[in-house]
Amino acid sequence: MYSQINKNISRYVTFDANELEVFNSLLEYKAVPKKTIMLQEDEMCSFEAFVIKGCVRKYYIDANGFEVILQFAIENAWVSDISFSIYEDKPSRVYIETLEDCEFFLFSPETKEELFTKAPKFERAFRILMQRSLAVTQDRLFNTISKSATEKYLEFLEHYPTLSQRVAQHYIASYLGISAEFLSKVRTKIAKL
Amino acid sequence: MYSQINKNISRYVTFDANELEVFNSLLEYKAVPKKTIMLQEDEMCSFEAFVIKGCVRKYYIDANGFEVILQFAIENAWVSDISFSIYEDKPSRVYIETLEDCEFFLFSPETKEELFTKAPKFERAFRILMQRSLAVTQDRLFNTISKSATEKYLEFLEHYPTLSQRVAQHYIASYLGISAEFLSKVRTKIAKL
DNA sequence: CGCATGCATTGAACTAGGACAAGAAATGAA
DNA sequence: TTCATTTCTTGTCCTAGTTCAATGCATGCG
Repeated sequence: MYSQINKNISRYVTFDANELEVFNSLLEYKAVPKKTIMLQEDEMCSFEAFVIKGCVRKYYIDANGFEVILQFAIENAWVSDISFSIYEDKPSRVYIETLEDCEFFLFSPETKEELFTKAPKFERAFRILMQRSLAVTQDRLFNTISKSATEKYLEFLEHYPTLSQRVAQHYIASYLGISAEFLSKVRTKIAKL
Repeated sequence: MYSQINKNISRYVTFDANELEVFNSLLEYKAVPKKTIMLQEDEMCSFEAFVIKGCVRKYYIDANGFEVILQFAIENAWVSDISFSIYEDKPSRVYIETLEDCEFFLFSPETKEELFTKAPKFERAFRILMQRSLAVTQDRLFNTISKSATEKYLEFLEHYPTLSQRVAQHYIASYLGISAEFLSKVRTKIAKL
């Protein structure tokens, strides 16, 4: 049950059995059916979620009512609205929705603090996870600015080979920052090669 | 001399005099003249820099040789290539260049580790800084995808009021993900209102 | 089973922004 | 001060991607 998340958290920092036990004891398990909105704009994001199974999307809604998908999180990924923090008391701008039936391990801000108090080395592990997310997001920003729709789509397929089978195409379009219609045209053009 | 950086690092975590002294003793001061490239593609990024004074840009170069500016860092901001880490041995894809005469405090990976060993609470401060950067980058990604050139430029002016005076316009264009010529047209259109 | 809703495709008309080129203005070095 | 280099502006033409239908396809639900 805990091996997945323990492997994930131990990727850059080594923990002993005792530390992992503390870690596991603070996790809250939760199953959530597909198409459930776990976080809405203006709510406080009260969790940090590790995906054991399933797929979720995290998105903003822009001034014209359009959704922009910031992240797909599948097995072994973390999701939450990090712009929320207990340090700044701002409500969230993001939505988090399950796209499939999901299972999670959840941290609340409180249990996370408890973890850091009981086993400070986790501070380090989460710092490095944060750093990895930042690197990924910066790469994505670079791609969004500098690449054509076709290039972005091909790179998406390479990077997330299973995801194009699992989620609707208009979600992928929204993630790539192009219209659903144009993605369809890109795909037929690619298929003809 | 140290008050700026001490204020910055204490923003979300409180340190005692002793901890700050350890922190300060590990900082390396460095002045760098304008137009100096501090980091190039394929080099290892061996520093994390706090800007005491001046302005730098951090950018990628895309497949067609175009620069894409990821970040302007001015007084009290941090710059480095975080995709580099001592945990993954990958060379950098980014360039960091001073746009003005600059003064920095630098950490090398080694002194940063030394800091964490001597005063583990800094692990927390850097985790939160990382979290803030991620939130900013995600917002920027959202803007890049969902807003028009005009909207992005106006928001830039609001967000970085001094920067438009300090850096060349084609750099701002590159940051916004639009061509320098089009930014010029946007500006004349705005001026006519 | 049939129906309704959501999803993907295709086409036609449109537009935001890009590429290129040429000139004006500003900056800076000798 | 002059010349050179870089930066900014403006115009013309061009294209990648959008918007708005319309149509066919799935898929889930009573």
